[in-house]
Amino acid sequence: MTTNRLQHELKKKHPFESPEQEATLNIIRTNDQFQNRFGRLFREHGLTSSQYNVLRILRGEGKPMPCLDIAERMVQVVPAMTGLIDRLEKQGLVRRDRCTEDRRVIFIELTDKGAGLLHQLDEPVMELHRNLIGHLSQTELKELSRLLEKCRLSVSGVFD
Amino acid sequence: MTTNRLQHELKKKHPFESPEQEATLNIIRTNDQFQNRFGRLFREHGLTSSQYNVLRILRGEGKPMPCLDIAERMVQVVPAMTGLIDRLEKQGLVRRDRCTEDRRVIFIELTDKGAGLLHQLDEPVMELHRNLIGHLSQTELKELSRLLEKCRLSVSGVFD
DNA sequence: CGACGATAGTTTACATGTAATATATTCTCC
DNA sequence: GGAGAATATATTACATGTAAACTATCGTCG
Repeated sequence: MTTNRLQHELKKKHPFESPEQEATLNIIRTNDQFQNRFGRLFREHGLTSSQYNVLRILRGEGKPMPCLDIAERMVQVVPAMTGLIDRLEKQGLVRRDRCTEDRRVIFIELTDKGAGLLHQLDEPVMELHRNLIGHLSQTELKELSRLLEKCRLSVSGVFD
Repeated sequence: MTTNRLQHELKKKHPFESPEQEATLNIIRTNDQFQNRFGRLFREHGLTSSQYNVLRILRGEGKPMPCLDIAERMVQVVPAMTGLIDRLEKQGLVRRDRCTEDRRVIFIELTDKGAGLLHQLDEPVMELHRNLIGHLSQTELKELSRLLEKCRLSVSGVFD
């Protein structure tokens, strides 16, 4: 009855020790494969997944944002932002603006070029989403989201 | 009715464009948070997630394995293996053995020290699994695994 | 037997994630 | 008003993932 698909993919000789372990590995492996696919798409346009993520966040906000606010919406730790913004700025996709009131704060602003690149990616990204999980029914997608959100309850509970 | 938990976590102003996008982002975010937790545990023992993964694969196989066979069971691309093995070897957790028949092949072997470290991690790892998703019922865990495996059907179909 | 293609690993260059530390500013409180 | 805590970024060191190019072997086929 059990598919054992993951076990087969990993060429594991022994079955999983627990459904918990199996589910965790399924999350990790699915994520890796999806990230690979999206990474490939973004790379064709000179971006990495993280860089695309920053641009998306800036567009969603609709106005310049401080570094920390951007970092907060990504899972990442703060220090990585500096280099990330550096490279985006070098490509002319964002601009740094030091805030005049609080000189510690640096606002990151999406440039026209950045917005244009984002727009250019909208359709391919949506299509990839459809290609990757379009074969799941709406009910399954909702159930999947529900279960994953339930998974994360433990994380926020223990730490944050 | 919809929880909107992810939307809230990401401080998104706009709702998701599609259930597909929402599910994909849920996968990515859950994975990131879980990886963070496991990464922290492994780091306490001087390992990274990838390094632990290599050791687990070697133990599961029960005998020395060529580099490529190990890489195949991870999602990673080949070149990363070299440095990974380098660092594990430097820590004395694995050993390199050049095959005498086919001198291109290099067997990676788990050392006693590596096996000991793995054994030491078994209980903490299982406990973390329980902490992270132990609050899901057995039915939910199975359904989650089923849905994630169904997600991956598209990937293997199009590419591999 | 000798060139050629395939295979196993390595090297290099670059973007990233993590931790620890440093720097510039601002805030707070006596 | 100034010392010290808190905040926003940056810097550095290291492990990793990706792509592309390189090396060493092996196999095969003429």
